[in-house]
Amino acid sequence: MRISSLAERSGVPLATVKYYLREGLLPPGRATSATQAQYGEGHLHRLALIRALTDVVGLSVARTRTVLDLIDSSPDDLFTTLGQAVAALPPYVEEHEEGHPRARAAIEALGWVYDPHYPAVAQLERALAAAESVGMPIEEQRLLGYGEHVRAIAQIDIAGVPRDDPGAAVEHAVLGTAIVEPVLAALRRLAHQDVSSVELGHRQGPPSGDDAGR
Amino acid sequence: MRISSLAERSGVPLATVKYYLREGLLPPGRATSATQAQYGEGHLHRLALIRALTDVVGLSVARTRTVLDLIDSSPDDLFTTLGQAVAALPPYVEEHEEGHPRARAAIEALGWVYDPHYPAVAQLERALAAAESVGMPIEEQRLLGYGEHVRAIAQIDIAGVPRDDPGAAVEHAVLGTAIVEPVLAALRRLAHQDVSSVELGHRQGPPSGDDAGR
DNA sequence: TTGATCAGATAGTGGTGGTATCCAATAATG
DNA sequence: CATTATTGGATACCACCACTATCTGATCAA
Repeated sequence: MRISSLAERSGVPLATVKYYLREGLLPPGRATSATQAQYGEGHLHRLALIRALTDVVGLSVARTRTVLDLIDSSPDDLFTTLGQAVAALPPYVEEHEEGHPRARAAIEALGWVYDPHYPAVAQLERALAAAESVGMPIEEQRLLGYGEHVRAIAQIDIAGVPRDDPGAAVEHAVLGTAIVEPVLAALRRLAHQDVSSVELGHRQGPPSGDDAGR
Repeated sequence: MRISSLAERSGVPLATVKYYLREGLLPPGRATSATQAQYGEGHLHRLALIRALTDVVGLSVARTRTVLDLIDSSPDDLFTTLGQAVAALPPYVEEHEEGHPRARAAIEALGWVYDPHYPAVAQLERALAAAESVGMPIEEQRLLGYGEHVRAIAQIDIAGVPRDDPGAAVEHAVLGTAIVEPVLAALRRLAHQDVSSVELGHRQGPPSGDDAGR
């Protein structure tokens, strides 16, 4: 298909498709002449991926490119690649490295195996420090509770990773981290509603305007 | 304290403090003369809050302002206020939306009480649609698993909300949603490492530089 | 042949998150 | 009391980002 069909079928404006080509997010089509190129289903999928990463996950074009590059590269080491992908995902954190005291204490309290250089350690440190600075420190008790359930969620994630094909594993792992995060965030917000309606006995039935009461 | 001390103690550049004042994120100090104003500890706390919301949560200045306004307003209805706050948090979603078929099916499968107009429903719809469009649909089985553990997390959250003071409850709920999310995201990424090191037998012990072989 | 479409290059746009400069009024200092 | 420094506030400016629009000459479809 030609670039105009690609734009039309993907719902992305033509000028933007060209922009993604320029920026290297979208690989060039197979040129059939000096002013013509063919694009395939792969390009369509790639555009969906780009839009999901930019619009839903909220990545910048530059970070989207690094994530896509990681997906494209055949990995020598899945864990290294995954670490790099995680570092490209928000919340962004500088490399400055200190002790990460809060994060290390937390992970050790949880008893998890971890690599202190993994970017998620710095992300955790930053998030815990932010919570503290705002007057809402996360106490160990609460953290242990979170950890237990988050680990269960991680087990579900891992169970879905294809074991045999390493290329597919990287893509799955990266997307699983990036794309599932908003799902979990939305679910948590909905769960707040459900839990409080049940636990606080606070009426919060279906549609407002409706007679939704208990 | 005067504005220069405020800037110094908070670590925020003076020009930026003035910018936040202009944008209405930071309330003006108590003017003692035409060219002098006093700022207090409250302003210091507010600056920390602004930086956490912009830098860690990644909100724009405009959205930070709406969140802060919600925290400041004494709420007629906690749930309405919380809904508005959630709408100001990423992932952002347009209001046009109709059936939310994926989201409604999901929440009904989970058996949760929900209000279909709650913004998190649209957020969930969008996140599920994005996952699908990228070739990684979240099947019901997996969703039920996520839901179970996310609900447990939500129970921990709700348990920490102050019951008596409604003003504090709004602030706690908003911050709890916004600030805790990065904590959970980082924990999940770390849990991936732990789970895979245990389940896949993939050794991922502490420092790299170590003999990190098989 | 002729008009439409194409790929690719270049330039322009609107919004955002600051930063820098200027000013007159006031505070601090000798 | 005179001089110098600093302040709050207003305005102007800036760099970056994600697009978007325009142009050009080649090539395709009729």
